[in-house]
Amino acid sequence: MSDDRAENRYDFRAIEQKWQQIWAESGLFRVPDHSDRPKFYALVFFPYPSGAGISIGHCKNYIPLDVVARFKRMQGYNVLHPMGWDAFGQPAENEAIKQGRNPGEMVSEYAANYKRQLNRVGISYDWSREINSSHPDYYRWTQWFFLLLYRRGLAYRGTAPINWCPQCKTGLANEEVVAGQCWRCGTTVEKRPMPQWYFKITAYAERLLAGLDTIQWPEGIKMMQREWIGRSEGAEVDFPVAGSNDTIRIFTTRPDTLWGATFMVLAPEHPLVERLTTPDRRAEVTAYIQKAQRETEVERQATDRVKTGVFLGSYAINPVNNQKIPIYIADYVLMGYGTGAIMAVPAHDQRDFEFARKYHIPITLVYRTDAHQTSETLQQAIPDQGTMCLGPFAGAPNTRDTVRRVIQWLEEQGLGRGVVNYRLRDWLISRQRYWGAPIPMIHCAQCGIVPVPEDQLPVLLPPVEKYQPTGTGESPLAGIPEFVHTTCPQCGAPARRETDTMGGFACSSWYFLRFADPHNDREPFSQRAVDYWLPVDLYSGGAEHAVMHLLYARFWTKVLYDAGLIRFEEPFTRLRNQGMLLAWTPGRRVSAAEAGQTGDETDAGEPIEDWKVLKPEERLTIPEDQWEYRWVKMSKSLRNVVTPDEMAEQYGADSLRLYILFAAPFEETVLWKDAGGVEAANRFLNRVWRIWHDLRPHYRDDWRVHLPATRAGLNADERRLRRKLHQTLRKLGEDIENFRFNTGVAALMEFTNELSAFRNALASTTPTATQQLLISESLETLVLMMAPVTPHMADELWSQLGKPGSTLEQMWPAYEPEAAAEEQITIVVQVNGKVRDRLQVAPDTPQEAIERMALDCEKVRAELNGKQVHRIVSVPGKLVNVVLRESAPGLQ
RNA sequence: GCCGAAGUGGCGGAAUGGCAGACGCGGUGGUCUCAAAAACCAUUAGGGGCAACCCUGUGUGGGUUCGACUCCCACCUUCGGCACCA
Repeated sequence: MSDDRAENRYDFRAIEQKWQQIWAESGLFRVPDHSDRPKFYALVFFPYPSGAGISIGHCKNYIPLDVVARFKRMQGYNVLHPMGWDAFGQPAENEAIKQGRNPGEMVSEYAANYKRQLNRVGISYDWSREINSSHPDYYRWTQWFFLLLYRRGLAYRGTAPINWCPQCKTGLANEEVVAGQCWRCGTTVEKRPMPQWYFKITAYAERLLAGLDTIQWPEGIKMMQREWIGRSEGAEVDFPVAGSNDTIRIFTTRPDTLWGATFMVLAPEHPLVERLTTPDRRAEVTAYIQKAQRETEVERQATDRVKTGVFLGSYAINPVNNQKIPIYIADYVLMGYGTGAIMAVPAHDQRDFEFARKYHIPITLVYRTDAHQTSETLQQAIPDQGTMCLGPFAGAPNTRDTVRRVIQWLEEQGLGRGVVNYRLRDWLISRQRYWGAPIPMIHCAQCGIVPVPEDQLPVLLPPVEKYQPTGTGESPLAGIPEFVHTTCPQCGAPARRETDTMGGFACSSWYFLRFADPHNDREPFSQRAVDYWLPVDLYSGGAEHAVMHLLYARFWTKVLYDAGLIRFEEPFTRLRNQGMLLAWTPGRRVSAAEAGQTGDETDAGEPIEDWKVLKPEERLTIPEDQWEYRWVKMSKSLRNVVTPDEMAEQYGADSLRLYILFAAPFEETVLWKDAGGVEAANRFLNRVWRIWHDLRPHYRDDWRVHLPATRAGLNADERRLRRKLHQTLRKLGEDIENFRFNTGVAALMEFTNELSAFRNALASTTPTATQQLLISESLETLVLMMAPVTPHMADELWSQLGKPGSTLEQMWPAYEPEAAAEEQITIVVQVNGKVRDRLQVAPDTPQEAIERMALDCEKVRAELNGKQVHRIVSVPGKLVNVVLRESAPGLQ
């Protein structure tokens, strides 16, 4: 039936180019600020635009969200689907330094390339709302928010020792230290004291925890945030130091074991260490502190190493029994958690137990699991069993309730108080870097720290020749006199500007608000715009941002809520994480020694354990049978990137979109070996194209008027086609809604198969009037169903039906439940749980009739022989299970 | 070590207590063609049988149930996250 006329060829290149141009020229994706339609805000994590451009890995997130955005728009929502650039930060700066270029210029160029690529796959972003976090008209407001936090007492300067990366020559947040190493460059992190700006996120710990119960996020992400916040209930108790006025405050989750505290341990960095060290112990203590400082985080955090520590020479008094107990320092106690000091209860804490055994410190049992148990026979600590055997609570069980009673008792006695402690630490916002938003603060000799007045914002990043880190730990901005020298806004005296810039997470903590009102130059956003668009209804990105970005953004949102700027407390109502895309990558085994070397920076990829990606020259010199392939993430440095451009060129953007959706569930990791899947998608689209054009001559524009009258007269095949059509319409809609794109696409394929069979059955006969109406309904509905998924082809076919405009402006068709209903259902007949037969019945067949038919069918009768029916289990609409039992002996 | 997710044909995957393998890839056979490609049709978990059919089968071993890929217990493997948190 097909012919070779030009219009019958699926020329995806011409079609995609044509429609992308029409969409751009007509402003199809521009979203009105206000509308009578309900709003829907669909957002993807805004990317840092790198020179490598986007790979099909990025598409794994952007394409599905575009499908949802388009679908929602067809459902009648006013959809905000924006995109922008997370342009500040160390990667951009490092790249700029390497290339000797201006980072701003570079980022703009890279962003333009991203934009081109995203347009090439037909993503429906409203580019009129594009934002760039490194533009002054954006970071002006980032600075404005800094001042807001400062005014509310949530930005402060701290001087605690910070993580120092000697490679990046910059401080790192605790969150940015991965396994003791810089998360960017992998260099081992050192400690160095430096005055820093912090945001007091810990003040919001409880609300950040509580808010998690109100949002639709993956449970795994919520759990990670809960763990990160790390709430634990316990008590603070003061231990007086023997023969001194000093007291040591400790935090414990187990105040009920106070009676078993036989020593104390301070972190080596604890401020009291100096004073509590007796002269005879000083040499050893100093040596230990130095050793602990030299140790990397990695070494200190190894859980399985032998506990070490040093006695300070001083004693503390256990407040519950006035026992004199020795004070130690040990590196397993961390200054950053609790109070940096612990009471040690060897009988009930395994770490304390190991320490006590090693240094021959007495062990006192507070709980006993049997009456004869002694501390001498103890093999390991008893954390959560037994009955208390001393003190005023003797006889109490080892439970949370006992802990609570003891806390109450401590408060009554004035010995301690119940407290809630969090693992969460304040957010280090300072960066000693050039490429970030300058912190809008001024240091005045007279007035101290003074905020830059709002009307003087933005504090502009000065153009600069050299933005290499100074190496002294100060920002490159410190080397620019024109920037540093200013006058105090309060007293007018000469003053110095703060030279630290803000870390990138500041920019990304509010960008979702700016999209609502991106060009506002009087305020960060208008109340009206944010009230209409926010919160984000659907947010999607990689799970690697599970904690940091998503926690910081939630924190800012709560602060803005408290400041009365917005009316919601959680920024992202629904969150989804897309799976990774891994590429099958050739490499070679390397020796442990070679893998351990850092190597030169231009090396093809970081070593992954004992394996390295092949460099281009190695691909020529090493024979292929010695290549060892592995699945690794697509990245430019690994030389395994496949770009959407090349896929679009070869198979079409619609084919790529279809493939990404169909390959695997959204959350799953996809393994990329070759373009076979995209090719298959292209084949499917060709098939649709062909079938559709074969039937196109029978299309009647007036089918909606005439179809209802013919419904009663349809034959079985005709009803079958309609049924499949409306079932597909239903399933595809549900699947897009629930992020089950792969089965949604499968449904489209099933319908296509059905339509193909219908076409084949027509053979060369002319369809009846009724059949023409059915064909018309199918052709038009199919185009609309494909619109969110393969928008270029859908718009082309739409125009070939003689209709104006874009499918995006059409309503998503409602399915007819009666048409989608099954006429016959299959009832499975089981005997003892094994399938023996199937019955075709009308859906409304009474249950008794079905059971009678089941018992009556030949297969069941054959099994019945010599047995009796014990029971019949019926599941309406699904199955009948006949449970047989051997006849009782003697009856046979 | 702890927490989480997952394990199904040759491959990607479908089915969340009720027909295991939808849909697609790959394979096989056929139609069309001088031939090939494309397309179309049929077939495709494994084993047995001429056949109708029968048996086995969702990482391994147990359990619950009329019935288990699905729920429970133990273990194995893979991936992700966290790691002395007092």
